[in-house]
Amino acid sequence: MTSLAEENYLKEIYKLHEKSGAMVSTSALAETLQINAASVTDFIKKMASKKLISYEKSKGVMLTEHGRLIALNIIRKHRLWEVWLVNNLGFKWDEVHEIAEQLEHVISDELIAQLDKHLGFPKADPHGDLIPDAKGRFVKDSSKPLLDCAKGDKVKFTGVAEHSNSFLQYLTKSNIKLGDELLVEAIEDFDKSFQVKINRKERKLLSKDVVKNLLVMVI
Amino acid sequence: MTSLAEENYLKEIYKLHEKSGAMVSTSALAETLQINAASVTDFIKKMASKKLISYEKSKGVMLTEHGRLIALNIIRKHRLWEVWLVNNLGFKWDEVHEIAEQLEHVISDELIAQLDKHLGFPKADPHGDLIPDAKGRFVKDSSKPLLDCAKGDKVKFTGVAEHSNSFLQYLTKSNIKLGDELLVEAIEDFDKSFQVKINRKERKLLSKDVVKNLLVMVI
DNA sequence: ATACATAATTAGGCTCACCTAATTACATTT
DNA sequence: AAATGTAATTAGGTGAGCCTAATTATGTAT
Repeated sequence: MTSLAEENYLKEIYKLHEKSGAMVSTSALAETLQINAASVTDFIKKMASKKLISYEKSKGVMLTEHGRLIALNIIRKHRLWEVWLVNNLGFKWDEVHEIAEQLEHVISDELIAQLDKHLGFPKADPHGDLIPDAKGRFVKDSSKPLLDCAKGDKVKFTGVAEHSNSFLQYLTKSNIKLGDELLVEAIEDFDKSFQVKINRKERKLLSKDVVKNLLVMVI
Repeated sequence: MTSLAEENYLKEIYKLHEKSGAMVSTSALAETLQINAASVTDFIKKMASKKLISYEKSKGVMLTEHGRLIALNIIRKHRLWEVWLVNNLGFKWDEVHEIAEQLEHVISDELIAQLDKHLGFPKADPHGDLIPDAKGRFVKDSSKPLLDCAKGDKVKFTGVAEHSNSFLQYLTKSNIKLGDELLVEAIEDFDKSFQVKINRKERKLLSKDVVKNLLVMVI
């Protein structure tokens, strides 16, 4: 039904819309998909005629409800596979993305149902990203960037807003893991760097670039 | 490097060659791949120019050593995934083929190495087909069709020569499983049907069509 | 309001992996 | 050796998903 290319377009449109909250531009899509903008224009016209997206010429695209459900299903599969790769096969959280990008396109509802069960119906992937259920529903997300916290706040590290390998590897190197407790001991007003205490033991200085990408939940 | 189509051609050429021992004809390939013979002729020419196969016009194709290694790698991946689907996800042996046909094309040597390890380095898939190692080597196969056995032989059921769902389901229904012990109690000369005792308990009559597709090892 | 920069679209073309219809090669039988 | 049936190949064509180059739209600065 839905081609590989269509699945990738839908997924990226979903993600870009999540970030910006607005319509997704041709150039933004072209950039993330690494495809020429002219080709993107071409392709989104075809997707619009299939009612996967709505397209306003020169303004951008949005997912239809139908397209949104397909996108969420791809994202669900991607995240379930990432959980499996990390929890069962021993991969690190910075090693699973490309493999999951391939596995997410395998078609079998039964497979995904069994995988989900096998993994114990996880609610989040190894980066803390929530996993939608088979109908595209998420559990409520009450996390926010650590940057938005105040001195004295005690929080739990639950996800990342930036998925680059360099950021993930920085966190690994710094021994900061999902689930860690963070206590905001001080915030430097000048550069918004945070001094935090991790798991009531180690003290660390985190730059603004770091704290804005750490998602946390108040304990 | 190798496209999805090329991988499928290589795999089927390998399998057809295993069956016949001879060069693989255009029409045989067209039949198993469900692709028009003219398209096959076209494609195998391209594959020959890439040195994946050797092609003699109007005579058929054979794998080069290079093509054979790629084919064996696909088969390796297919069979490892089947083991996982049955042993870890709870699928039946007649439910895994189509899913493994998709999973076999996922590209990541590291993934396959980890999967192999996770599964405990299995030597055979759920149908008893041997799994080549990462270098394309098989362990020695000493199985033969039950049809070639004589009255009084005591053997272990180790594989099937026919992979159709109807045959697999027949065996399941008849409660004949891989690893079962079979004792040949009688052979009807007229129709080559076998009377066997299964696991020293149940007695069963198996038609020639069945016994020629049951692969066994003498105990 | 005009000029300019940037974004988006149109037009035309390419490759991959398939197709159908027509032709040629091969193996058998007569 | 000729005729016949089947298998294989050639020729020409298609759609999907991409490309470049040229053109048009849009938003911002003057």
